[in-house]
Amino acid sequence: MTVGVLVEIANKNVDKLFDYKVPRTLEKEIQVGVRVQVPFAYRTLEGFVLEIKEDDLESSLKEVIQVIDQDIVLNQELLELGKIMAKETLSPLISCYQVMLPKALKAKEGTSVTKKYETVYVLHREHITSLTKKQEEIIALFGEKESLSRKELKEISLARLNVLVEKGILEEKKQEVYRLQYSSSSLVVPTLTKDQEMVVQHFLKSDESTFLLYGVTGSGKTEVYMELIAKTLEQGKKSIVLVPEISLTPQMVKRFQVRFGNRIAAFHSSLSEGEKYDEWRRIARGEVDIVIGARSAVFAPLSNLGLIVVDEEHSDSYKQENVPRYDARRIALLRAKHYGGKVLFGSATPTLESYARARKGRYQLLELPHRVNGQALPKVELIDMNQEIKYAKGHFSKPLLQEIETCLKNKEQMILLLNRRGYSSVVSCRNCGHVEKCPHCDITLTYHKSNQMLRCHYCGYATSVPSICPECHQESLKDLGCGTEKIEEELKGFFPESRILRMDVDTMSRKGAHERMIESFQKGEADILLGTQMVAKGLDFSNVTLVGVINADTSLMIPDFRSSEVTFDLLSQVAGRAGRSEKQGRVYFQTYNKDHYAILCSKENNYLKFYQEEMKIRKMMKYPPYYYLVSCNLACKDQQKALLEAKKCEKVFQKYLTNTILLGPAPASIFKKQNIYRYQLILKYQYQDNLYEVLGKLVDYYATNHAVTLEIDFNPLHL
DNA sequence: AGCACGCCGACT
DNA sequence: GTCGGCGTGCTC
Repeated sequence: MTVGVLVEIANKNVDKLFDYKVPRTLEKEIQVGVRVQVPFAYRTLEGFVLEIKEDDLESSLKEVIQVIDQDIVLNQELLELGKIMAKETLSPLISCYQVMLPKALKAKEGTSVTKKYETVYVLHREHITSLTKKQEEIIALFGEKESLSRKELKEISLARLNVLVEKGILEEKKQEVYRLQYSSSSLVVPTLTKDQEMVVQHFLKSDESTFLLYGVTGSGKTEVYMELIAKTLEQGKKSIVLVPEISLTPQMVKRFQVRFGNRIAAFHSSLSEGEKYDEWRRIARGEVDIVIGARSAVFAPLSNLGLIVVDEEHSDSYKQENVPRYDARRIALLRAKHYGGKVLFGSATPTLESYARARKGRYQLLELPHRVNGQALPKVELIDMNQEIKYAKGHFSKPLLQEIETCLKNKEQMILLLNRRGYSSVVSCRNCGHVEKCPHCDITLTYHKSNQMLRCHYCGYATSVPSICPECHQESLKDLGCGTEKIEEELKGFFPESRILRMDVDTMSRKGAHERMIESFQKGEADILLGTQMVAKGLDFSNVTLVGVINADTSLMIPDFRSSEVTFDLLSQVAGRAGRSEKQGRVYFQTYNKDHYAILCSKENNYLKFYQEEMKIRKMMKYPPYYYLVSCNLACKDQQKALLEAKKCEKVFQKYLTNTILLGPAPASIFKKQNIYRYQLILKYQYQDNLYEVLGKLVDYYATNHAVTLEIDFNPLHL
């Protein structure tokens, strides 16, 4: 027997099958989709068996050392899916398989995540002869049961149990257990509103396979998801629910547990590797009908998939930023197609790509235009900071301060958003304007007040704040900072008695910090929730009546073609946090661009108008969804070489991609990171049939070049 | 990826 | 004359 093995090294040079002989003794353990250990050059590696050939090829082949798994790790569907992914993203096949699996099952030497075992005692009644009183008591504990775990017998000393084991009355066994226990709670089925019911009926009657649910914030999309999943279950089919990274998972999981009990599995970042492994096995064994999780949960080993829900489908987090640069939304479509299942994308601010497809009829559009509580969407006021800045205190305009005061007086809660996308705490020289940058990454260093340090957000480089300007040698370095810390300080000055919860990357560093903070705010332990992006998304607090955005427009300034969309999404989402129960919500955006359509449309909550305005620009500028984008980065330690290679690629593109618009080469937006320079070429095209062929050849070419790397990103999030 | 092999410069 | 630089190639 001979096997074709894909080894663990994620490099294009070894992105192919290597043949190994299987010793007779291992033949019965070999299956397509198990991991094996094999000799490779001068070392041993792990890899996946992808091919079995019954005939013995040349006997000069090396032999498989051992078979790692008893059960297959990747089934046929996932193996095929990986091949499609590898083709579509031009990534090494092994990287596609690795990303599908929890650490415990990745083919990678030195991963030691193991199953958890528990000691159980099996009772053999037939061996009972004479017993002491104490022994009878122990046997009585078993009742009708055949076995009890050590835990259940923890009152009994080990010595007593051992006596019974020796007599053959009890048998000691190791039994596999799961680390996480789900209680099967009483299952609550909520009643749907008319709107929700209509959407559900539309979905069920439709023959389409892909749907876009456009529902305003607070319209109850989750109830629709749950109802559709229940219907899918009735058909004997399984579901996956994708949610954006971290923040929303625990909340969502709780709601699903209440409805579906222990037939769900959840993947979130705070699970240990052991717990992830256990969840994965529960799914693979068919003990689970519903999987909830972030991006990689789209690979959950469920078969017979009836429905994949992608909640907040506009979220950045569905696109993986490193190799393999896959898009979970695309994977959802592929997997659903394989099983004849359906995909439901949901959002209050759909991506232009999805909404355009819905309008073209490629996706069926479903709408929830009203909030469940019958409340109007909160009224949004724009505060023109060009005018108000004269009267403002710090970063706060007079009207916003007044609203905060009223809100505090009424004992209601508020969310304040610091839109930090675009800029953050920067230390610059008042005299010459000098700004401290990272020597490795060429980006501005961020000032951290807590330890008085300057820090690089990319590589972590840290340095103290220089007392004199290194450029003009004046003593004039000034904190221009507008981080959450600064805002918190200002707020404390204005409202000393208010209780403020600050939520940003710094306060979120510890696991579970985010969840604890949300819980604390929910309980009313604070009046003000102040934070960056993360306070805008999906949170549902009934006592929040005021939402304030300190600087609505900083995200408009980021040099990216999606900056308007990002701004519109963020503002719409954060406005939706107000007035979620009986009390009417109020929202204030402080802005210097009160006439910008992204700001205006979010104020009016007019998605359609925003869509139309933005589409005009995308069309004019030849951006998605009118054109596809590919970003090609050439990275090298040597700046000259990086540029030279980028120019070589440009030549190739000019020659072969005759239907494609070519931009660059230009220094990438992160020009220097960890001492590596990057030049970027951008491809824009509508139809280019030899694209994969040409790019694939380049990838192969650069695979043999150790000094220069070519990084390709299809449909990149940022340019 | 990680290492051997091999071909050119500057050193005891 | 050698030591070591890193460009090139190979791993069943």
